[in-house]
Amino acid sequence: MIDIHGVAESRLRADGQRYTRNRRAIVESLEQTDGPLSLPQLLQRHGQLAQSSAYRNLSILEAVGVVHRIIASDGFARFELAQELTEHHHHHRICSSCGRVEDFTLPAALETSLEQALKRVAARSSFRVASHQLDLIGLCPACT
Amino acid sequence: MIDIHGVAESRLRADGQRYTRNRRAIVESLEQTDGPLSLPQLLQRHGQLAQSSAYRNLSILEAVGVVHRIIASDGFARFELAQELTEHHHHHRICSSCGRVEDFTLPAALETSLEQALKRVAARSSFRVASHQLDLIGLCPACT
DNA sequence: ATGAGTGCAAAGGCTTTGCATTAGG
DNA sequence: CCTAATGCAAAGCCTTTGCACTCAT
Repeated sequence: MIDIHGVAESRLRADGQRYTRNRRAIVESLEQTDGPLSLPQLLQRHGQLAQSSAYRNLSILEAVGVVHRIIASDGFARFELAQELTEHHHHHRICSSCGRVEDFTLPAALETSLEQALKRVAARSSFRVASHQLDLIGLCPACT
Repeated sequence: MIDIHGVAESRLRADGQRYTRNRRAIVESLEQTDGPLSLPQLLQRHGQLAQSSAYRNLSILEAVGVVHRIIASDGFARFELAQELTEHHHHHRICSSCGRVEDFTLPAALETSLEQALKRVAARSSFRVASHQLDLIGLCPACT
């Protein structure tokens, strides 16, 4: 188990920044949810947090590699902890009706062969791969 | 080979709409490019086409299943022909620096096992899958 | 005291919408 | 003719930025 708050704090420090109450609260929210959060969802969990502070802190946390931002198919951003911190590589199931995003994982064997194939595809085109992203688009149980 | 324009026209007709010069021009541009186009890129190819008309036509073409809209990691929309019309299932390689998006395909065997695995994942969670989407994020040769 | 962090409000930038005009059938 | 389509301009909406105030060190 990784000490997420410890990592967050040291990475911010290394960048001349502080691990404030707001930032800790954001990280805690992301830590406690099993899928990425939209900004409204995040604000709901912290009535006193200003929208601009949330965006700003999320950008900073993203810059130091603690938070990962994804753009869902509805065009809005969702935020989650960097997978490197959660030690949990996963993908997203996106509801095209309500926009809800949840995590899921692939069987390890398939994930591995997928990664190898992607590496080959990238090499063939001299594209420098940083990461991959797999989304399932469809209807969640509630919207069916 | 599918008669893309024929399909586009009949689908629009079925919806009480016309296959106008603008719409045909948009479809032709998407047909002639090997990756999805952003709106500016599309307008560049049609100096006389109004931005609002482009968006409106793309939305309509999307609604009748001729065009597919993707939101890249830069948050901006890209448009491509529906894969059902091109008979060419593919994925996207996205440059995180310049935003360029290109197509690539997976080895058929891997694509198949991926699809089956996704079907299983979906079934387990009673999520109704419509499609999947796999992106490679990284740096294109020009931005390296 | 000094610079980072915060919150409010305003600005940005892509996308959508209102409305009068044009054109396809 | 009649309705869809077009283009211009204005509005929307998420996100970013400016600025003064607050807080931690």
